[in-house]
Amino acid sequence: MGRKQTKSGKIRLTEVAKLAGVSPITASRFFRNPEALSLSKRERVDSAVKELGYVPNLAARALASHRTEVIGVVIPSLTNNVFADVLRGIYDSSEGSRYTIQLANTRYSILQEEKVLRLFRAQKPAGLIVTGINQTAESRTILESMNCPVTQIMEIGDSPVDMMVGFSHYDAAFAAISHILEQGRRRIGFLGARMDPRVQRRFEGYRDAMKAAALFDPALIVTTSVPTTVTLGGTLFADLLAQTPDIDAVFCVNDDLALGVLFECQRRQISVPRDLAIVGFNDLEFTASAVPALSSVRTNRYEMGRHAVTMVIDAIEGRRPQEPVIDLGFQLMVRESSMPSST
Amino acid sequence: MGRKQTKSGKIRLTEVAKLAGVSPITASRFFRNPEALSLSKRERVDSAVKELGYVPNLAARALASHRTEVIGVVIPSLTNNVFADVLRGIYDSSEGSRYTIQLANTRYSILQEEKVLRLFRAQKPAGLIVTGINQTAESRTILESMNCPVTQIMEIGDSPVDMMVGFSHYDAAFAAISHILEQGRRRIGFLGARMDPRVQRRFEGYRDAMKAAALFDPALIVTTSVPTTVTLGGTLFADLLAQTPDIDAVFCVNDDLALGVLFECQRRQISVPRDLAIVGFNDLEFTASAVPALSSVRTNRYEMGRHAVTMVIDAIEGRRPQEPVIDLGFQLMVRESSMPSST
DNA sequence: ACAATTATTGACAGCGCTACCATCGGATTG
DNA sequence: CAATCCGATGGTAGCGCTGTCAATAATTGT
Repeated sequence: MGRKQTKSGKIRLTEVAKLAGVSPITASRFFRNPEALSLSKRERVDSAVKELGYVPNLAARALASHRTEVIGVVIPSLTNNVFADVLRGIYDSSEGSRYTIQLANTRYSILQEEKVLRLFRAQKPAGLIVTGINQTAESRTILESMNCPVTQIMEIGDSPVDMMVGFSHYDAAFAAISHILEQGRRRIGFLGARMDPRVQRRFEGYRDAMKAAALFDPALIVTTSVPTTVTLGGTLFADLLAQTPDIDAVFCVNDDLALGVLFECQRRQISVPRDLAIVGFNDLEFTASAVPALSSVRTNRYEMGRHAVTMVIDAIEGRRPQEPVIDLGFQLMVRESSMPSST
Repeated sequence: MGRKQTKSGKIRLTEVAKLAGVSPITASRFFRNPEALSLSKRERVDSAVKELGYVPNLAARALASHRTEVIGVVIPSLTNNVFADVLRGIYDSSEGSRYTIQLANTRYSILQEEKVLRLFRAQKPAGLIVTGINQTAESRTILESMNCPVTQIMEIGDSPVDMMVGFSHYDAAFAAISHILEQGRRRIGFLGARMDPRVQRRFEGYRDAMKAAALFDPALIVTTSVPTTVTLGGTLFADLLAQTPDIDAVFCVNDDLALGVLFECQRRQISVPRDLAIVGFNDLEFTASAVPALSSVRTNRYEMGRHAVTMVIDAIEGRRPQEPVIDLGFQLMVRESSMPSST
């Protein structure tokens, strides 16, 4: 004999079907494809569901249909503010849809990324959102074999696995440096921490902009693989000053570093922007109220999250986008820290 | 006839069992309770699993066992840095375990909380982690009916649904105010934004500390229900100054507000700490490198996340903790912004 | 009016796993 | 040496749902 009888109180699809006077399969269709039902049956099933308080058993559904309603999201960090905004967009967009978000954190490790992708593959997600375009060959193979829509976020590039939404970190950094150059600054330092692929691209934008102006000088560059903190911004800036005392501007790969630089300037009585211009990246909220307000590059992170989910869901449901790659661009937010000094 | 034959490549538990020369049920036990197998069979199943690259079908497992291996996590915000740290702890601890984290965001709405709890109930999670102790009666009923371990995080209180890990926001704020009073400050302002229950408790700590010193004055208080930003800190501080110009200290319910106050002071040439002491809350990383460094109350958020997961998993697996309520405490981080002025 | 097409509906089997119980051999006991 | 117990293993019958295809009803075209 099998197991204990089903608890009498449990409501299954069969009960709903019975109450509605239809077959179980028709009741099932009510959830998956309501348009296929005649209006009368649809109403009967609907009220039966409500009357019984029926809740579908997702495990049974997944087992029978070989599908899940899970969208996997792979991000490199939970601490980085940047991803908080993206995630907010992702969760906001997924709410109200039938899909559930499953989050995985790689901590900036591509091996960890392979591992979580393998895990996701085993669970047959309905769709996937992954960060960046620098997957290992192995990861790419997994992604391509997944047989579900995939959106790469945060940046854009030439060979999407499937879809992409992001912006060009290279262009953004190039634009930031061009702006600083326009202010007449010539010795523009570069401060970078945790040089992940996107930060690397910002560096390339910096490098090329400086080279184009014939102002590139390795002595202007200080980077580290250590994760970003505000304090680190101060430290790196101190290193830069020791190495190259005649700098007149600093481009920081993110706003936390920029804030650290600002604090270090306050500590050393370096006047910003008179003695030093500062430009950050991401346009976190605090940049606007710092003293002086910090220039930064605004990136549309919340929208990125929203777009990513929308694209994936649309693709799952057969509405493939015309254009698989969306460039959300960036805006240079010029504030006091990189404007002509009023003094 | 039923459906298409199983894809020949698909590896099920049956295949593993066959290769290992055992019954499927024994192979199943290999995963759920390996100690129950004899050493020889255990090894045979183990190598069969590896040889075939078998991956369990979680949906089938959930359907057959009426259990999932999901731990639901309910938090009020994804943007708030505080939760980023907690989440990091949660994800770090869950990694390597068999459990999967399912995140839900309530955006500080108790109705949204009810909704996500109802959703979770339908999925029969193995355990649950929820933020705070101010659930609605309905939410509490759901939690109690869930029949799985529940840990409330972020604060502690008298009547846990099940388990708790957090600290007393009241005590923390009381201690912060006591410290400021010890510095000889008498007119201590209170700045609060998004007055969620925990922030409310911090207010009560402030209020009682001030009353105990016979220094409580409603004119010292400025609060708003708007979400916290650094900019808002400056705005609220401006309001406070307008309302009560003779303040000599400000307690901010979080570090973002405190940073905003600091910037506003820089803007108005108010010397910190000489003219004004500032104390924040949470001890975010930047407080230590601000100029002057900001005093704050350190809370052990990462550990909170780790503990919460550990407690839930232990309880799921029958190892109930002796003490269901863990107080992680707090540390007052006294820095320049609230020390005697050196000037 | 009748065949051909299209919308609705239902029957059946089975997705891959585990709960429940039965079994079986060997160790322990008196 | 029989009675008892225990640990290891297997057989059976589903868990609750949906894919496939067939059957029926409604609609259309000529």
